[in-house]
Amino acid sequence: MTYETALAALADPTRRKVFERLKSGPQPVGVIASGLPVSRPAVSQHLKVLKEAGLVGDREEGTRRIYYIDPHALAALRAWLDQFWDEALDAFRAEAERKEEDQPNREKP
Amino acid sequence: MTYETALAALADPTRRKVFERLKSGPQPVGVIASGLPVSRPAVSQHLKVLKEAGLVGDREEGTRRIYYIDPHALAALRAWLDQFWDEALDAFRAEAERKEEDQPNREKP
DNA sequence: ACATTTAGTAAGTAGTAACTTACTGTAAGT
DNA sequence: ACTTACAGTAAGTTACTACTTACTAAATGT
Repeated sequence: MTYETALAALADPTRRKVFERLKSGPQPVGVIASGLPVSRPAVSQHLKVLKEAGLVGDREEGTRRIYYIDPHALAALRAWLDQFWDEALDAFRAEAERKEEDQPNREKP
Repeated sequence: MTYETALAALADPTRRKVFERLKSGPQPVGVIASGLPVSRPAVSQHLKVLKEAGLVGDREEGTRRIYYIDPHALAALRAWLDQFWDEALDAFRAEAERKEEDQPNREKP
């Protein structure tokens, strides 16, 4: 049930930028915010959403708060997508066969 | 560049339901709408978004319009996620090694 | 020809969400 | 003790988006 919130969290462009910044490793909020075109509180709010979605984790380090990518929700999202992919391909194959049965030789009737 | 719009399209719950209904095979708009708690025009609007995102395709069949899943955007989304996954895991490993260097024996100093 | 079915479009509304500034809190430095 | 640095929270605003009903268009059936 976690892939839904993960999808919603990653849908926003600037929140996705926040998330992608953590690919290079754990970072404090201020560093993440610098370089982004939004204010630091906005980044804090985005990080809160990402954390609730299970996409990031955080640890305190003095007055700083270090955020890092949490693979948990990312794995759930991948699992959902892979399953979807497989089922969709099955539907394609079934549909192709059905059409073949309906019109075996559609070029020269 | 297509995974962004795909993400945004799949973020909405009812739009995701519309999309998931097509897993069982191509369907006309009316059939998709029946069983969903929203009006048929709403489903049409969702299908428009899904189509612009490259997630579905459609063909005319008399007065009906048949929609089906288009694997194009789905593949792009999977590729992005997989790449992200790999890079994130690399970051985890690098971080784990860094911490090991900083504090080799943190239990018994 | 006309009615019916099917579906996209238009217009308007309500709820949400992303952002801002102002503030509060807490740990570290002097 | 006091200031400074860092970050989360509160409150308010704006913009967007998902939805509705009403209309339009086109293909099929009688």
